[in-house]
Amino acid sequence: MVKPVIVRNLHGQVVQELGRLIVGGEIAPGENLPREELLAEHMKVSRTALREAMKVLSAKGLIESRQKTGTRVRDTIHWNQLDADVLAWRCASMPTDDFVEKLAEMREIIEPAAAAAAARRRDPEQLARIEAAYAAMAAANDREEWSVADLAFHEAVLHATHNELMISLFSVVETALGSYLELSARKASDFKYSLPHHKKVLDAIRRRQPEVAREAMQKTVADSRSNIRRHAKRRVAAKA
Amino acid sequence: MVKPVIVRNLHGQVVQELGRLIVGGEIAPGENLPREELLAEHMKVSRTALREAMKVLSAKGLIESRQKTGTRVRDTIHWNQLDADVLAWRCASMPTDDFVEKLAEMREIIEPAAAAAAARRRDPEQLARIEAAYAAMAAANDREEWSVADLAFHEAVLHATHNELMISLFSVVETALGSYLELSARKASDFKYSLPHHKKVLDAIRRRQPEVAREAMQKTVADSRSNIRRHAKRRVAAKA
DNA sequence: AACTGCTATAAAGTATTACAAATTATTCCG
DNA sequence: CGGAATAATTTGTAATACTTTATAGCAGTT
Repeated sequence: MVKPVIVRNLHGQVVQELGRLIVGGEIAPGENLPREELLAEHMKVSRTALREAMKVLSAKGLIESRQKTGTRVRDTIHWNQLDADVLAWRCASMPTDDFVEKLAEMREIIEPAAAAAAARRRDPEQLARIEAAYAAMAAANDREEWSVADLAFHEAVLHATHNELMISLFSVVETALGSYLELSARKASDFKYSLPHHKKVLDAIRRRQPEVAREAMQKTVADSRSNIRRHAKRRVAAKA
Repeated sequence: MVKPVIVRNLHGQVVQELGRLIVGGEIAPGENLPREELLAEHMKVSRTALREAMKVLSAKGLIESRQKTGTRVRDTIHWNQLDADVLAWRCASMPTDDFVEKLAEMREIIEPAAAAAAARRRDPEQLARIEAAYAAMAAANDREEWSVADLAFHEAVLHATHNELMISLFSVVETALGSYLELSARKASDFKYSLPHHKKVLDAIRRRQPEVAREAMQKTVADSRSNIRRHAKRRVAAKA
């Protein structure tokens, strides 16, 4: 349920497999991968398929191949941390709350700023989309419906910024947070508790009040974050 | 001088070439690339090298290959806008001030937040690094030296956040802004004019005052941005 | 006559194999 | 200690067979 990463290509499967291994830390930075030939044989694919996969991983900054030296895992500072795949692999392998905190921090930085920008630059069409999402939230009958509408709301706000870099960043972070966000509603009974927060954001954007929008959104995500954190703690407690 | 993207691999060159074409808009989204065979022949490389390149572009979300249909350029919403290469290609092909504004906006969002986080979480080592960078700024003798130290300062602040996602985002945005930032110093004579701003940031981080650090950094980047904007205007005027 | 659904075909990407070339760490010799 | 030979490993090319699937054509039904 985290990510139905369906890849039909052979090389795509290899990318996933190796990516997970590397990001998961099973092959540490600085360490060398086996020779192309051996690795290909070991993974039951042709060398070509393996090489195509390695080119992709290398584009993501995970590995570096040099002749004679072999292919080695690069240090984490070179990784494309904002790549959707890399993030997904981290989520899959590193369920440490530490990482979730970092994601949540990013969200808490982006979203208020985005709300402010949206209030400044929204056009009628974007506003309509935000309003529609809000209406859907208000009309939601269960947590599932609410989650979908909630995501649509935040997405619509981001789109209203007209800054595709921000949109891209949001979508990456939001996807990675994915499953955790679903849990940010407290209980099944009062999943709509944050509706008033969203209303304030909507109103501020409608009235073109950047600072008000920023603050309202700030409250909204901070609240959501504390829920995530609480949930994470509970999860850790349950694990122990 | 924007980016000395030196690629020794053949497929890397193909990636650059095709990437530039696509991001530059010469091959529009929805449009199909020529068949692998023809394209390979046209670019004077083997089909294998071309395919390796296409896998990379496909990982960046630029293209999508399906059997029988061929390879087509995907819609821009699917592009990995935060990929360093994609950003570089946009910078190379789209010197519109519009895009620079978007980058600057991102910077203005990240850096103050980063300064606040740094004030909260810095450890002695990080602080020392920031102080060293500040010292280098103060000691700079010309614009070149100052630019290097300036970048090091901001980098050090980002590292003090201990959030690699933020670091990654910063480095991507900063690299893309690259040449524009160099110009953010007003004239050769008073390139140090923003030193006091930086001092305030440093002090706030040293004293662990997140809000003070945020505000100081906010002023710093806003100032830098207005210089960039002024510069951009002049450039446009010169072009006309 | 027009629409629906199956089937055959061929076009395009996918995958494997084999081999030649380039690069460079290491070794060995002067 | 330095430079040249060597050997290991990735890079690049090419030829070939496989797989998927869009499309056209045919048949059958309404």
